[in-house]
Amino acid sequence: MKQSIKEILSEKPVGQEVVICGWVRTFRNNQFVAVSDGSCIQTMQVVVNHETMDPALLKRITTGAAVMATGVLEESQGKGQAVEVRANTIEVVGDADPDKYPLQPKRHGMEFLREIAHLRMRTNTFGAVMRVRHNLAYAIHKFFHDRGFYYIHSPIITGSDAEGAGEMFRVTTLPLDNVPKTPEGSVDVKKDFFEKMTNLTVSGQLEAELAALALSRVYTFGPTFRAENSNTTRHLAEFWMIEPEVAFFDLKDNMDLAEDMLRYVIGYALEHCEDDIQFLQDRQLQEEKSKPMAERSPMDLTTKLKFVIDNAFERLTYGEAIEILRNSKPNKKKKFQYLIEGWGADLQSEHERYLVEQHFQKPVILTNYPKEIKSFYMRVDDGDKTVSAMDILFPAIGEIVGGSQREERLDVLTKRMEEMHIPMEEMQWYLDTRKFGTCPHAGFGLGFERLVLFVTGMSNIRDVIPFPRTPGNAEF
RNA sequence: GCCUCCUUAGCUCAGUUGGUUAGAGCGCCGGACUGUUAAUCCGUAGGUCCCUGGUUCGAGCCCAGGAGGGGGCGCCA
Repeated sequence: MKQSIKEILSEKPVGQEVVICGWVRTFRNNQFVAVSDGSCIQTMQVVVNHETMDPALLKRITTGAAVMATGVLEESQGKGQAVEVRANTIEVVGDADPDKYPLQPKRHGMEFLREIAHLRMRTNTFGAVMRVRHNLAYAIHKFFHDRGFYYIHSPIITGSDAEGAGEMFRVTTLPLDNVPKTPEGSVDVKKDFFEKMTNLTVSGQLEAELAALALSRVYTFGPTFRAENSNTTRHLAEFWMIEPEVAFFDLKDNMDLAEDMLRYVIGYALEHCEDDIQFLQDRQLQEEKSKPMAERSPMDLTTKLKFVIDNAFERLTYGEAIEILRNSKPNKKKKFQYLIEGWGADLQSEHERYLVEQHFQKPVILTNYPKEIKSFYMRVDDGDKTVSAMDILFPAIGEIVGGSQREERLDVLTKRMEEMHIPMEEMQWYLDTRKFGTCPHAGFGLGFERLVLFVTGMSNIRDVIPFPRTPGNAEF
């Protein structure tokens, strides 16, 4: 296998011939070709002899062109790099017309790059984001694998429309211009591919619960789809979610697991993506120069990530949070758009941000929410007012994890489903787990892109996934 | 779904109270230089001022509608 630039830079086989394959970033002084192959943030400087090389060939070495260069690795005479390749041969494998190639050796706006998402991974920023994203995904698998969890592949197409997590995308092969109807006039789903109504999954949780009640410790990690018309920097219509589910876990076990996992994967990224994170930190600093002081990040990226690893998350109940908010300055001075009057109020982003960014200044885990504002599958606490739910709130991002201990008691669960109008006939398979060998269990969902957003310091979730899907946009 | 802001050269952005031929930096192209680091220096080219309509002697600028994009809120991960 040919060596990547990352491999060559780590081994530094000075004096040996190497082959560099990649794309031209800059061509300076008719001598120095900075080549990137995306294996790392660094480029390899390929030095060509402009006096002996064919001028027509040199003309074709332009930003974006694919090149293959062979030559001896030498210690660099210049200051910007330790080693460089003195080219014996350089071949332009694929030209990039400089008049038309949209990426220039200069700073571009994120909005512009989003329009050319098919090329934006060739930039330093998106290369770094993609490498960090990969390392976070790998760290998540490693974290669970090392702790005896099994990776469950929950279905993407689901026959259930009661996952309870939001609007769903319909999956059908029926002709839209001539939909078969029943005698009553509704869509005849019996004629559809699966002979029933199907959707893209909004969550693998229910299937993960089935698996947990067989394999004890499981997790899913796959794409999920929400047809919500959400227009924010934190929402995607297609995103990846990690959903661990563990038998015989209670709420505290669940919180411990989530906190350990977040610490582990952030630590993994810090250890394995040092250069990329450093680059992203500088990028963020640059970006924030144009913002007023109050809107800038209080810590630089590395400091922020280390802070999360070194400090325990603040854990408190919903009721305690309400008390803090009720007595807070913005509440008393009526600065909140939604004032907190007392128990039962749904927390808005402004309240979550106050708790995380002002009051505690660290990640916060909120637990035991009123059952009225939470899902049917969450375990009802003693007193019948709250459920064993937990949300982990991160600065700037808000809710990064949502989880709960699940309701394992059949009678309580069916009562809740009735109250919340969940169609029970379709959910018999789910209720079977409560009929046969039910046990306490718990789990949570982690929005992968929100994690990547946090670790990379990017400001829009559309810039941490290669090809974002949002309302009105499914390009590429 | 609601609120708000933006759209001027390939990119990033100026553009005065509505007034002559619409500007800058970078990029591109041409040249010089040849151990550069987003190289530097000199020069050239490059515009449907998002679209449609209106007001006006006159619109990049004002008004209305539309399109595309950003941000905030809601929903949530």
